[in-house]
Amino acid sequence: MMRITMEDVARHVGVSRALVSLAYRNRPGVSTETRERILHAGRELGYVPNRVAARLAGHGGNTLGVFLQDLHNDLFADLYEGTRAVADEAHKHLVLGVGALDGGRDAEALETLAQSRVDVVVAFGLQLPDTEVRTIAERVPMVCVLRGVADVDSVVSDNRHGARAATEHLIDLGHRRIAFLANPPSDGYMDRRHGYMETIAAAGLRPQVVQTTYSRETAAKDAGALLDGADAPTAIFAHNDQAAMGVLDALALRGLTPGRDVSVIGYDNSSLSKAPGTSLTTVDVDGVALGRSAAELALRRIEAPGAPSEWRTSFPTLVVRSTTGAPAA
Amino acid sequence: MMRITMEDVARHVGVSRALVSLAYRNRPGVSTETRERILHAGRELGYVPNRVAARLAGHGGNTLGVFLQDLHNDLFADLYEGTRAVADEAHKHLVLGVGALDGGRDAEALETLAQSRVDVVVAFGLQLPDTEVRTIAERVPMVCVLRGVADVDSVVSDNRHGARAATEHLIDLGHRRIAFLANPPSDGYMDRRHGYMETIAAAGLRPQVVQTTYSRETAAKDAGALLDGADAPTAIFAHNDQAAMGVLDALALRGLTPGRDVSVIGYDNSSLSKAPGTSLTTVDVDGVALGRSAAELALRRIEAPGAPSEWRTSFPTLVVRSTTGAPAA
DNA sequence: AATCTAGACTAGAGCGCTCTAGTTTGTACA
DNA sequence: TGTACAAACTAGAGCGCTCTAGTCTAGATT
Repeated sequence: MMRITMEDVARHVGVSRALVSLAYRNRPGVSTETRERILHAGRELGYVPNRVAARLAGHGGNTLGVFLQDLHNDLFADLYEGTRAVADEAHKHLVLGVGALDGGRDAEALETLAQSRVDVVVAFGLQLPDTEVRTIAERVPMVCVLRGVADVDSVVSDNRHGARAATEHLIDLGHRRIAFLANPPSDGYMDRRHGYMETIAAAGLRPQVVQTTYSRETAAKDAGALLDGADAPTAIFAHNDQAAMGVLDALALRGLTPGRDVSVIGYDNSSLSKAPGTSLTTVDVDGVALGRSAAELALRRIEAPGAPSEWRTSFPTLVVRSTTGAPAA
Repeated sequence: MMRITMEDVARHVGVSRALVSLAYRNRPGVSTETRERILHAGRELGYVPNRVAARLAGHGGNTLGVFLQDLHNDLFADLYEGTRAVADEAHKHLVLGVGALDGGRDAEALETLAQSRVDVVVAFGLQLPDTEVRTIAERVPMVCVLRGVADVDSVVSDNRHGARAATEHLIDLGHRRIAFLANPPSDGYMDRRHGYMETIAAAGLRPQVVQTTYSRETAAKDAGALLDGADAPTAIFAHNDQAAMGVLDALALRGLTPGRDVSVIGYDNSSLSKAPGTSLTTVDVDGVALGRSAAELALRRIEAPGAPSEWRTSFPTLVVRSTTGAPAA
């Protein structure tokens, strides 16, 4: 079956191919009447514009590539939502690429986006090393989100700020022994730890940092050791919600009530934290806003390809739920 | 800055454009030595193949479109994972389109995929009316997942089977008064209800169906009414996990313990059901397997465009966690 | 009446590839 | 020595569109 092309429509109406193109793209230079006739004929013939051909023939400037690190993570859905809203307003098309949890597909997905000739790539949560990111950014303009990369447009959330807000909240409630359940330092993300450390120091308190992993089980074990130890903390700030869940598990195991016996704060405001019977106090990163911001940078980059790179920082907010309260008397 | 094209690489090496094409696609007909020289020159010149041009020039047959109804729903991530695994093995490219929770973008996203000239569209969780789906399926081959459409390749999960398994589990535990918290009938999904009804009838029990919505709050209210009423059920089977959460809320409000005082089962095995302090017994749909199955149908459709449509049904399994147990004495 | 101009429309040159239908080359066989 | 044949390679015709640089009307301006 022969595909209907623009040529067919043009011939059918008795105009040139170029005019059909203008009509379909709603561009000026076509009389209203002719436009009607063209669109009508198109519908009649069952014409479907070929976007691939359009992309090849056009001069670009209207396609954003979007890289999503992990489809399982709700935060990326929010990020995407924000980016899409802005892209829609600007009438840009989106082309998606998806990574894998372990980061093993990042390079491949990015390569595909580059080969797809998108004008700029918005990358949510890349796990690639900085040097590799920079190499790719030389070929196709990039906006890195969550993970900032020097000399590359970036939109990040101020983790230090979030950690400070969480720690201050606990101090304000009257806690004096506040522990931080930290992420592995190998991942390079130290900001949450720093935020905790400086706030504790500023309050003249003693820091208590225990290193854990991303797994809920490990976090439960590490939190348990803390709780059973001498001088047990009255509040625990976990590096993310997953770890905070582990802390809650540890509390439950000991018959302790979160928010009353021990206060717990997580980080991310993931769907976990909103589950029933949990209602975790946490730090919210506002993915939609980050996504919007990233898209704006991307559009700017299309306008001005040579402009110096820009970093944007957004400030997360504390979401107080029921796992924090004044320390037990 | 001029883009480097295949032509440039060819000229640089002193061969024809066609040979460069073959070399880059790892096709036979190029001597090992020449291939090396071509790839080396390409690297040196900074050549990046243009996928858009390739798609236009090629005869197709290697691109799957994937439509994801909702990025926020974990199930779709699983479905995608399954499809991607199969597509990778078959060396097919994926082009993504994303809908919106309310279904308002389904048509648009599908249209984009059609215009992108994918060979077949794998649609996860379409909300479009059957007639519209069929119209689109005439233009581009489709595989519908979760939602089956007559005369269109479909992969569905047997909701009736799942509901039967859930209900039987409760009966086996000794429950006699088992209520079903049903979804609104307006959405057309009646299979879970049917599964419940027929199992209850087969056991000679009296069905008790209460209609609720998708919201957790409504479900809590409706479950509460059930629990407070005369002849309150000892077990409640909710049409999905979200609603089951509402049931748990209602129990908590009344000081009842799920699994001991009242048994609760959800449906979907969503991340909600695995949250701490919840551990909901539920029905697991195995999204990865569905995704694989859908991709296989898609590949088959590319091979044999004219073949009669095929429906595949997968059977969900019951995941017993801690919200179900023998009825209180 | 001659000139200008804006709007409507067209011709045709690409965009960067893949594919078909060759041509050339080296080697094996009779 | 001539014929056969596979492997290596090439020429050039598209794929379906967008864009540039026009042409051709009418009506407005002098």
